[in-house]
Amino acid sequence: MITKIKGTQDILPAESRRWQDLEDVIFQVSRLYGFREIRTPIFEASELFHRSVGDTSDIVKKETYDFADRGDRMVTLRPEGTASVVRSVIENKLYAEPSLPLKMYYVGPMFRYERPQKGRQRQFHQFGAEAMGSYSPQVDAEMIAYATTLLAALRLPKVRVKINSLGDTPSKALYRDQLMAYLQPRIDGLCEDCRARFLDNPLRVLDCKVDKESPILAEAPKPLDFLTPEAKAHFEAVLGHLRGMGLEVQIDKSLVRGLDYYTHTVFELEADLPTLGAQATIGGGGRYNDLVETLGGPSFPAVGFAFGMERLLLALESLGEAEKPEPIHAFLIALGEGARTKASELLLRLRHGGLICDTDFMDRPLKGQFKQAERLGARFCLILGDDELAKGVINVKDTETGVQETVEWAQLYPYLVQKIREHAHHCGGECADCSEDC
RNA sequence: GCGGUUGUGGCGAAGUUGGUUAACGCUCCGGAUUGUGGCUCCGGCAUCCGUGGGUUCGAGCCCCAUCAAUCGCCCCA
Repeated sequence: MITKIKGTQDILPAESRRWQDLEDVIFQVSRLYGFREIRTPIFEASELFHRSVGDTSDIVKKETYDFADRGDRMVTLRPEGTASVVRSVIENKLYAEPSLPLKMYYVGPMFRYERPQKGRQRQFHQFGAEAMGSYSPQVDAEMIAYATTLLAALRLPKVRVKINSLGDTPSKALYRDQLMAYLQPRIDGLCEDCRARFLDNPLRVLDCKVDKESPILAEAPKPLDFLTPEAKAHFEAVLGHLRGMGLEVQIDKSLVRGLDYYTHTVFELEADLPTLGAQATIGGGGRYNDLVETLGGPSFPAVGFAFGMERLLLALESLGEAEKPEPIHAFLIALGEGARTKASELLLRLRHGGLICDTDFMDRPLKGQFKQAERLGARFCLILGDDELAKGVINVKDTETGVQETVEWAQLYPYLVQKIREHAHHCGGECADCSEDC
């Protein structure tokens, strides 16, 4: 048996509806905020990710899927979405568009070579958004609002927003020096990983989980303390806008995040829900004012975020919402070859009229066909046998009332529509299939 | 990259100190009811216990290896 690659997942028909519902919410909320979709390739020149995400980040150091294609070009399956979007903006000169800021979102698969576990796959899916072209702190706040609106639309409770500022480039450089000076004499007190991190990316020492409780880290200087006046003003303005919108956020002075390109605002969204396993982080983002330039574009500031869709779905499971069945309108039970031929014709007409219907293709006996109709949640069973065929009629059984009536072929469609309308009216818009029928 | 757990029919799950016909439940299929479902009853569905090797007169049960799944660490979505 050929099996799927480790860390990949089949999204079977039984669960694809949940994905579609999630995508629908994403599309709706994105429209509210004025974001339009961008679709970029799922693989890019390896260099793109090395230069954007950063060579010292774990993502590039040990998690990318890269390989040489037949022309010996090094390509990489995208581990995140921002780099591709930035590349596309530069390549297509979108930074010169008249209507700035550019507001774009994307949905699609990402790839990271890691050991799979709950809420973490090698091929996983992200929904992300980028607002590019504005330095305004209002945009930072708006992105957080966008993210929280999405979670609210999904009815996801208990979400925490953590926020911090790394400052602009001068702030980051100053802080980095101060932090290294502080850590240098104390480095032996930290864990093995931190000692390695100290050398190639000292900022990451800050959010080490192992040394979380260590006084060395607790007392270490924090990025916030080294912000330039401009950076500090920016951060304060972001917080001001958030307060203005009534959004609650927690300032986390140790929040650093894994990608090298962040400047100023960084944030993370967490949900403590049992179905999430060890992955409390469902999304995160921040401002990256220098990335476009780093990748060869003009000076073009931006803010973005990304959510893990598997994690959103996992979080939603904690809500325990019952799976909504997807009933069909009619199931046609045909007995005999002649009836089957006629059935195809009738079904075609019903479907063209907008009714969802199906029939048996497994040569089941009558009883088996009724069972199949029940499995599919058919509202009506249409029985067509030799007798009906001869008379030009069909028996229509209402599966809810058990009442059966004989209807002429020509009247079948109007008859069913009439019945379905009555039902919809009767329930007053409360029942599950009403929304589709009304 | 490191650590824990698990691996028996489509699914869930028994399987005693190794003893020879691998429980049971669900689903599915057929029949009772040759044209009317959901209940009931009857019957059917594992050349075989992830794979390879070993111990033994004999292994699903013991040993080794290997693969896979799963959870966690690191890190992240």
